Order: sequence, then structure tokens, then C-alpha cells
Amino acid sequence: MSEGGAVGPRAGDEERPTLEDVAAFAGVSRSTASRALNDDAYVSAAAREKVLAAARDLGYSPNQAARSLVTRRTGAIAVVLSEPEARLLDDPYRTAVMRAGYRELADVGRQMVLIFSDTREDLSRTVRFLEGGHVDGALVFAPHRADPLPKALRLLRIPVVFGGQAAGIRRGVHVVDFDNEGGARLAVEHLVAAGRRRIATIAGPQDQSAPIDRLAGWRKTLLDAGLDPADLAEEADFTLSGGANAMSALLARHADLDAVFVASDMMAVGALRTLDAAGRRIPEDIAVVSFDDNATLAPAMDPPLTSVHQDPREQVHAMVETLMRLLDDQNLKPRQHILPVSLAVRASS
Amino acid sequence: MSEGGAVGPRAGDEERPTLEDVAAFAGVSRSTASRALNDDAYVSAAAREKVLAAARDLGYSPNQAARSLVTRRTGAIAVVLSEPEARLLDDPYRTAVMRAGYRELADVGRQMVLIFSDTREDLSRTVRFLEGGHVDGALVFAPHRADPLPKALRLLRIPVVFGGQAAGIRRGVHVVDFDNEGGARLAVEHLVAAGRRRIATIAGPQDQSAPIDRLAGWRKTLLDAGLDPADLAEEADFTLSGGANAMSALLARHADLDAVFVASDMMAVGALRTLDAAGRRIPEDIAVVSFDDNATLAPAMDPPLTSVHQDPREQVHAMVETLMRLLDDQNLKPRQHILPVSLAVRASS
DNA sequence: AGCCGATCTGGGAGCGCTCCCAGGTGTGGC
DNA sequence: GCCACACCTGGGAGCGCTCCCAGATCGGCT
Repeated sequence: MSEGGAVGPRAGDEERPTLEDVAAFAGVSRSTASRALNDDAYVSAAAREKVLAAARDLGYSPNQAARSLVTRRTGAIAVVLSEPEARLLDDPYRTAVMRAGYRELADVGRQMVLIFSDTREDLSRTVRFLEGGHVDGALVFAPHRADPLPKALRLLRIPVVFGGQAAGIRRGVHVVDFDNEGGARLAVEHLVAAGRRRIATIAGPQDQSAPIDRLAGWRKTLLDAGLDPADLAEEADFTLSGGANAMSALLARHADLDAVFVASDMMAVGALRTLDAAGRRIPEDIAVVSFDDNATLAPAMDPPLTSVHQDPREQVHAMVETLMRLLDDQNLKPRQHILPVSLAVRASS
Repeated sequence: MSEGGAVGPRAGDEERPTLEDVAAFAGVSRSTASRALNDDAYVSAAAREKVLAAARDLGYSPNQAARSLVTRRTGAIAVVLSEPEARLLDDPYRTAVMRAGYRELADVGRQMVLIFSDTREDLSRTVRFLEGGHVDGALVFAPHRADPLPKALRLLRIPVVFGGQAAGIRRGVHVVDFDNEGGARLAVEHLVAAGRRRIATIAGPQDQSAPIDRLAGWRKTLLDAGLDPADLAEEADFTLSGGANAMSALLARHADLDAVFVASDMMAVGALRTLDAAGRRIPEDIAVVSFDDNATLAPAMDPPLTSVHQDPREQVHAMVETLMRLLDDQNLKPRQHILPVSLAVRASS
């Protein structure tokens, strides 16, 4: 009479069936049930059928904690976006990365765990989480040079692949990046070939390697073409208004510009507004070429933007592929994987 | 001599210290170590010190799988965005929800696991994941009326709180929504009070309850003011171009419009472009009021948009709070929590 | 002096799963 | 007829943790 109902398990805490339950229901052993569910070799068709049916009937789903306790795999991969809060909201590239991460990981049967890490405040929480064994590996986007995250990650034991250069680390890490300098070169060569001679640039924030490389590509290509880059670069912050202001500054300094290479689509939209307000015709008076070729932005502008095409999905795909290899072989030789870019030519140039 | 090194664990698979290791290092038992780490009662200060020091020295971090196997808690919460792929990319409201979800969950010590669920294709994968015990609960955004997800979730045993109405379910679920109809009423009353009489609306997709309610609010308020809503509504798809086209259609039908209530900021941006191209001055010729009051969009427009203010962070905060209570008490009485909205008046009206 | 409760500690059990190993059954080759 | 070898099955161990319980120690109070 001590077995009263007063204490029992929490209400609503319906017992989940375990593998043992499924096995009993199917009339086989726990081992056989496990083999059937994970379709291992050496299970008779009859046994497999019975187990699958039992699992279905009982509404069985395996306890992931128990499984990963023994397999030492969680099936989850972190995607870390290390970026000050404000930046993320309106950056279409980041949004595309999130989507792509979700899809690409789902395709290899992994679950994405998204981590936003505001560069300073969240560092220790992020590190603690990654270290806690919640995930098998991480895809990390940490574009800012001063970001301490990449170095902190070096000390951890989890496999990491970086999207874009890892701040402060030159070798020994897995990186999948775009050919930023080459892309800038494509853009500027295209403008030179079209007869442009006063080619300015609106560069991105020079605390990140991608915009640094784009600026370098612009400068080198001008020099190669015998043109003088002096005073023709203006730095902005990847935002629309930043692009608009930079364009104003360039126009004020050089009324005779005939082309501008803008380091992102978003800034190009701002530049377009300024040029429009200033009465410049595009491309007749000034040709515009940008970078990103964002699918929803670049073709939708007036006029549609010529833009250096880089596909976030392709980058994330390569990152996932590398990470999967790394998961199989911890000693995989680190490598810089540079993805080629192309130029999508439209009416703005 | 059988203990050769040939087979051993995978290279690079450095042994992680376990609780047992920490305990041995600190010279106490596993139980005491556990108590110290989880700061339970009844641990002497001396023991606690030793354990903490040992954990630090060994670089110990607890095995989450083992922990959640016994506690039956994972510490992770899913945030599910059930939405066709394309929509998500450029919807600032969704982006804000993701950020807010991450922050609010982090604040209560939980990890966000983001799930994108394209309404049709991903249903079974999403359900399987949520059921798999990967997470303790879920915050679900499934705005589309025809979405099968909410109904599927009813059959699961995990606690769920919906953001916005749950498709096809009227009662028995936890919902945190904004007062969409009330917001529309605020907007239209504001326009009426300013002397506007020909007040059109650009409504959102009528397969979602939020835009439906906004449209209803607009209609009722017009009727209450003795104005005729007939033929003054145009439906669009929440995109910029959708808003622009809808505005064109309205102008074509009614050259004498003196105000328009737009069901989202993004569509309002499109409407603004159309009005600008048509040579209408804002607000002199036509007043514009929108919905969302997105921080990066509404104040940045020319002119800045009067908009119905709703704060995604506030919504997510309430959702997290409800979910935490639900986690403690499975029998928590379901309730519709309707958040008030306000009107941010700016130059466009 | 004796006892009781509060404080602290260690060992054992067990969460639900996978993996290893011992064994059972069938089939073919000599 | 017997062995070798595939195929298939069940039981045991153990992953690393938390929780329960039994016991030890120590005051403070009758």
C-alpha cells in the first residue's frame, strides 16, 4: 500500500518509450532493435520489419542524449556569426549565410545551432558553449581583424572551419574564402576596358580582410593600367547611408569621375541615390560596379547593378564539406580554399 | 603486451577530463565534486574551493549528453520559423526575431537552436527534430493559415509557445501576439484626426492572420468614422516591389487619395517610391502610415515614416517567459497574450 | 552524559543508448 | 559427415553524469 499515486512523476510527463520497450514489443532483444533502427548489417528482414513497426506503433524516437553519450557525436554543428549587434540586422550577406548554413547542414543530416557573438561581450559564453560538447564542430564567420574569437578557438578541441579569413591567424586553420582581390580586379578591368579612366572606389571597413583585399585589388589594377589611384578611395561601413555619404565625398573631391567600384551592393544602392540626386546618369556619366551580386538587390536596382558574383551558398557548401572531412580525420591538413568569383555584367556599367 | 598503440583512440582525440578526474584531482568524491560544480547546498567551503580549482586546472567542462541523460533537460530551446524560403531573406521582422530569440534565451541560460521550416518540404524533418529530445521546448512562428506545422505540434509532448496566431488552432495553445487590429485602428484614427478622408490601405497577404487583422482594423475604423472603405484596399505580399505595385494600382483607381495605411514598413518603402515617381508630396498630398516601426527602416526613410510600433524583442521576451513557466508546470493554463502597440508619429503623416 | 538535528561526505544505482563478444543457426565444400 | 564461414541474435559493459541514501562528524540542547 505504499505505492500510492501521490508522489509519482510530474503530471503530463508521459513515459517516453525506450529502445527496450520497442524491443520487447517487437519480441526481439535491445541489440537487434538498435541494429534495425540504425540499419546496421546482419539483421534479418523479418526482425527489421517487426522493429520498425513497433517503433511506429509506440511513437518511439531515440533519446539523443543517451545516443551521443556513447557515440560522442551530437549531430549538431554551430554556425557562429561574430559581429557587433547592429551590423547583422541589415546585412543581406549574413542572412544568406544563415539560410545556406541551415540547408547545407540539413543535407548532410546535421542540425545547425546558430550563435551570435557580439565580438566583445559574448566571447566567453560562446567559447564555453562550443567547448561544452553541445556540437561536433563549428563554422565560424569572424571578419573583424581585432576579433579575439579565432585565437580563443585555437585552444579548443573542436573542429572549426572559417568563412573568410580568421582574424590574426595566417596558417594552421581551415578557411574558405572568396577571391576578393581577384574580384576587384575583374571589376576594375571591366571598367578600364570600357574606356573609363577616372575610377574611384567606395571601400568597406578596413578592419576586415575582405574589404582590405578588395581595395588592394582596385589599387593594383589601376596601377597596372597606368592610372593613378591617389585620393580616389573613400572608406564606408557597408551600409546604405555610408555608401551614399562616401559617394558625395568622392563627387565633391572629383567632379570628373567616370566610374566607381563599390565594395558591396548595399553601399552601391546608397551611391546610386547620391548620383541620382546629383543628376549623374548611369552608366553614361558614371559607371557603377559593385561586389556581392546579392540576388535580391543587384538585379532589382535602377539601373540593375553590374556586380562581382559570390555565392554564399557555395561558400557554406565548401565549408560544410571541409568540416565533414575534418570530423572524420582530425589530422586533415589545413588549407586555404579560395573560391573564384565572376562578374555579372548589367546595365550600370 | 597486448596493450599496443596501434588500435587506440583516434589521433587528436585527447581525453577530456571527466567529473571523476576532477574529483580525484581535488581529493574528494564524485558526488562532492558534482555538488560543488552545481553549487548545491551542503558542500564545505574548502571542498568547493578544491573542486573549482581542479576543474580550472584540468580544463574541465561537463559532458552535456551525460548530464541531460539524467536530468532530462537539454538547456536548448528551438526557435522555429515556418516560412517559404524566399520570404525570409528580406524580412526585417524575422531577422529581428532571430536576434531577439538568441538574446532573450541567452539571458535565461538557454541556447537557441534555429529551425527554418519551409512550410511543405521540411515539415516531417522539423517535427522529427523537435520530438527527438534535442530541445526542451520551442518558440514557433507559423503565420500562414494553411501551415500544417501547428497542428502537427499538438501531437508532440514538447512545450510550445507561438509567436502570432497558430494556424488553424483557436484555443488550448500558448500565444503571444500583437494587437494588430488595434494598431491599424490607431493608424487610421490618426489619419482621420488629421482631416484625411480618402484613406486607402495596402494590405498584407490575406493568408496570414496578422495582415487579416490589420485590414479588419482599417475597415472598421473607417466605418466608425462614417467613411466608405469600398475599393480602397489592395493586397500585396509584404515586399518592397509588392508595395510599389499596389500603390500604383490604388493611384490608378483613385486619383484623389489623401492617405494610405500600409501594412508593413517594407511595403511602405515601395509605396513611397511610387508616390515619389508620381509626383505626390508626402505628407502634403498623401499621408503615409505603416506598420512594424522597424528601427532601421522607418526612421531612415524620406520622409521618416509614421508607423505602428511593435517590438519583436518584447514579443520574444514574453514568449520566453511563458515557455519558462510552461517548463516548470506542464499544466499551465494556455492563454492568448496580446501585446499593445503604439503609434510612432513622424513626418510622413 | 546523552541525544538530536544540521551539515557534510562517499558509494551505488541507473538514465537509454551503442558496441563488443560469445554463441546459435544455416549453407556450402571437401 | 564434418568443418569453415557466412549470417543473425542476445546479453553485458560502460559512456559521464545526477540523485538517493547511508553514514560520519560536530555542535548545542536537554
